[in-house]
Amino acid sequence: MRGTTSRNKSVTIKSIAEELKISFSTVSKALNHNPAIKTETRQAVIKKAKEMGYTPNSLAKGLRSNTTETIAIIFNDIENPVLTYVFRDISTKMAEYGYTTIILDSQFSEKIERANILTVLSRQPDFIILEPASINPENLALLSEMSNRLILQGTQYDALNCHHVHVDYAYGGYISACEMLSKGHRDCLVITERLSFPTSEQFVQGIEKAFEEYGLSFDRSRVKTGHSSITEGFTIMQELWTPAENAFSMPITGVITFDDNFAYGVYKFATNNNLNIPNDISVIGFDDNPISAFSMPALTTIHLPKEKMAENHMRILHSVLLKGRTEICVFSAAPTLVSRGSVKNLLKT
Amino acid sequence: MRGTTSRNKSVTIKSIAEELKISFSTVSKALNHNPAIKTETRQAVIKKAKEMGYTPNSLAKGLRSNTTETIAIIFNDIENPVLTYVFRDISTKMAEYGYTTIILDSQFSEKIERANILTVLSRQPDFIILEPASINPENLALLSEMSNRLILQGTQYDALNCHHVHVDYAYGGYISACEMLSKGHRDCLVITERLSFPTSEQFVQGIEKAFEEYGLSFDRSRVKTGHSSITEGFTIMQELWTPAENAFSMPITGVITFDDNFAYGVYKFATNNNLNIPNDISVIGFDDNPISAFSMPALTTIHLPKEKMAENHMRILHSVLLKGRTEICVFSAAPTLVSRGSVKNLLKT
DNA sequence: TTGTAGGCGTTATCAA
DNA sequence: TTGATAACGCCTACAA
Repeated sequence: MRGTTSRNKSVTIKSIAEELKISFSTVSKALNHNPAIKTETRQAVIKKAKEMGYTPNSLAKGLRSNTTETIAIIFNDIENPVLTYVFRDISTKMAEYGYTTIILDSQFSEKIERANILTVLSRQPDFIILEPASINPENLALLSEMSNRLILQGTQYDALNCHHVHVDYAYGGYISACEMLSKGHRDCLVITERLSFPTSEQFVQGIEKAFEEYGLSFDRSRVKTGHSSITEGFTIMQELWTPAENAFSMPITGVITFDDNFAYGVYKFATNNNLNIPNDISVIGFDDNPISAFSMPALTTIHLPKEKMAENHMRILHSVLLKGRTEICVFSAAPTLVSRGSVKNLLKT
Repeated sequence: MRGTTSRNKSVTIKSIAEELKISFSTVSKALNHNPAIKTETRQAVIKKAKEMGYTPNSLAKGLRSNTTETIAIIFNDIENPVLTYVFRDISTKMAEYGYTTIILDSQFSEKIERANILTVLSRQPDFIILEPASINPENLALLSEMSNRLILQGTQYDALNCHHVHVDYAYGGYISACEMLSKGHRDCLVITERLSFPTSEQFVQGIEKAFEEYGLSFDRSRVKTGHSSITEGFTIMQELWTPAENAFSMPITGVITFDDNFAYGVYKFATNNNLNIPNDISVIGFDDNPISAFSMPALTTIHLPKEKMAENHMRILHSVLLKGRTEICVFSAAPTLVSRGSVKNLLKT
């Protein structure tokens, strides 16, 4: 029962040809600016096409010419402002070259990711950008034929000889933890995405490295996971809190989060329990939402190089799609610390 | 020189048929669960298809069957978190029914909008959701054939007998201005999107109505326009400010904005000039970014009913695409005031 | 300079 | 139960 109502009683090159009493292949050539066509005819065709409201059928074109001018992007959590930025940048820039961008959200699920890869593939895109929900060889193998037209974002995966736009999440975790450690925080909680998400795991490894450098060992049971949102950040904190005793079930002076939303979950928790940030508890975010500069206190966070990420994607797309180059590119960009007011220096007196 | 490298050396129903030494039409039927096919054959086909890594070509399918299971969305500024939410909600929900969503950004430009409508149309979508960049009859006329498969968001346009998902921006402007007026603000500045953007114009009209009800007339020269961003909000304020005199070039006690980003531009301006919000200047936002609850001071803003908007879209999509219904629906939802701490009550002593 | 014919991968109709 | 065949709208040799 799907799709019963009809679409455009379509104007095709055939119907234009009929009107003009010429052959439809002439129309096709005229419309494609084939120089073999007399200027006069071309103009007549173009005029008639406009008159009749002709829209080329890109399905037919794609089927025939094996190029759809489509870029497919598969991200996790497209509500994340960094990803939205990257997507918008790519799609508006590539639109100028006639490319259309489709974007799907895997929501950190391997199953949804698989479905997304399959739908994307069935649409014969010229290029795919994938932020893997996990290192799932089966899912990634589906893309093996595309490897010169595939960017993996945020994850290294050597079994596929494809482009990579890497962001050093391990380094992000590292500088995030260093900010806490250098200010005397030892009892840190980590709130992050589920660890099957590669960049989340990298993030935690970066944190571990920082602890090691401080001669400390980091206890993995202090890593709590959930999906990015204020609510989940709040809930995670709340579950660790014993209101009767006005204390955490484990010592916590600082919370390292994978996402500004999680950090605001901590803010909400603090507000609800009359705790002060940073005096009672310190927090550090990740992503650097532009608004985070205005929060109370201003959120110390890790700035993701979103402009650089978008630029790196664009360099590859440009080189492959517009220049027809074939080299495989690997680009990387590092996040930076934005130190504001949500981490207290415990060492000062 | 575009698209020189090749894609999948594609597995098609034809190649499966060859392997199995049966006709390709049998393969097609088997894959589509046509009951005329013997279970045995069907299973063999499915097995072989999986083995060979078959991906159906949706271009061919769409060309043949005149239904692409594609929903096209054209928004302005898809970085706006409300729109991102709506888009994500629609796309993930419709993905469960096999639909793919493509989204384009018109960036408030009629020209880009036109290009977007044309690309979208060429892809033969089953449904289009459009937030018009302006009331441009020429652009909208392009969609006349789609009217039963078209939602206009945020704008009423009666020349097209299509679905509408309306948000009462005029009411939003009205309650926004009322919040200012009821707290004694008379000298208000308005920062909004360019007025050719229909919802921005509605917003301003709502503000005017509120002023009228207070027996005041609203001076349109107090409306400043730009594109939503912290930077533009900041710049607009800065241009009105004379640092030497430490004063505005016109009396301003409150700023009414069309977008939380603009409001944070005002925050930034205040910070830069040692002004205090709300004591020196009041601000009210629009959209209600979830993080706005944590800003300093917490931002008073207008909450857009994003869940309701998404739901209204879904009701229509569900009814038309999945149930094959033909009635035209018009849904509306109203924004609400979220009173927090960025508007000072001038009437209290 | 224009027209004819074949095919891209499907689905759908009819015959076998 | 299966197979041949004709579209869908477009592009592109090749022929005229």
